[in-house]
Amino acid sequence: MKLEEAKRNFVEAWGTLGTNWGINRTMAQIHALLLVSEEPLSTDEIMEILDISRGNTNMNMRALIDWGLAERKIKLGERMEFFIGEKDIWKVAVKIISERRKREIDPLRTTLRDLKLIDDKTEKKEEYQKFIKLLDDIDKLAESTDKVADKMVSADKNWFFNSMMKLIVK
Amino acid sequence: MKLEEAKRNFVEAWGTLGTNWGINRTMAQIHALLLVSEEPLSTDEIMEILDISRGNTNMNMRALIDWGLAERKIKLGERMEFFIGEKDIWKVAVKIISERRKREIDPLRTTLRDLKLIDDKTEKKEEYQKFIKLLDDIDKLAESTDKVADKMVSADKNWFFNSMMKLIVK
DNA sequence: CTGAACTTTCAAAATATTTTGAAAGATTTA
DNA sequence: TAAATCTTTCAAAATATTTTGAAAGTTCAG
Repeated sequence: MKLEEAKRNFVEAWGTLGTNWGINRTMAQIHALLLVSEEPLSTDEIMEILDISRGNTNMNMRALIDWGLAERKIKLGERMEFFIGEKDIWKVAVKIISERRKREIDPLRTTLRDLKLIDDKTEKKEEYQKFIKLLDDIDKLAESTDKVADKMVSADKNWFFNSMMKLIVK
Repeated sequence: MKLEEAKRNFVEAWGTLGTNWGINRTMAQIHALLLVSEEPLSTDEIMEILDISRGNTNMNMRALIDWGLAERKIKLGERMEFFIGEKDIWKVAVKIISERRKREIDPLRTTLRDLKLIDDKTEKKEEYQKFIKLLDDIDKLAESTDKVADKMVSADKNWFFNSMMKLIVK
């Protein structure tokens, strides 16, 4: 396998994987392409390489920028915009985790809190308590996840790998 | 809000959330319904409550069993099958994590390994090394995730919450 | 200004996923 | 063994998501 071929395969594989992570195929492929590109790429280059339309490229490029996984790069003297991907894979992971937290954990916890506002506390006491326990248990897990995500954002790669090492070895 | 209403809302909320976790809406709703049901439920009851077809119920019920999130329960003297959900939310989380690991991390790591089999090591030396570094970095993250998932499966709830606490507080 | 170069939007088309429901398959009872 | 009861399958229909591409919008050099 040649380097170029391996890169192409990587773009495809990343596209497939993205689907499992709330990132659509094209968005993941553009991201992968930027990851393996030495130079910033223009919209036209991305369209050409991935064989997708201008609209599709534009929408997914904006989504990537919105997620903090890519940014615009203006080249002096060039009218066109170029894009570069976040190359540090640790930062990529942190960005994806933060974004998902924002979109999933926060709304989940809000919903759980609302559900606890049950007013027939006196009826079906046992059933009521079991339900509240379920909500609390889910919230506890969500809280842990949330806090770890929070810590990841402020801490760094080494902190993470050291912590994981301790966690696993013990 | 009454208890029954809160439970209905929970089923809906869980359904929405599931979508983000590779679990389709119906599958997540059936799961939520089983979570809040004191008694085992039959296919007909699930169909009735969630207002879905028999085929849909059957397929998603099997998926839940496959994921280890529900099991069949035979009632003596009853012809019909009943289903119960895994009530321990910690175990639910562990099951989902294990399942996703099996479906995502393992294949990812295999792909990464294959991609490293590039034979033009001599050409474009720097570009080659950067690409290999990217693959290695992704693999390192995947490995950590994998090991933690592994540990979660064999360890228990308390271990998890204690570890998380230490991670966060420090 | 004006027009060329580029970016953004969005309705319609293409594609992918989920759901239905009727038919076929099992299993148990009489 | 036949009928009744329940489970499973799967092609077709319904829904949901993604992609296209042409038109509208924006920016900027001349």
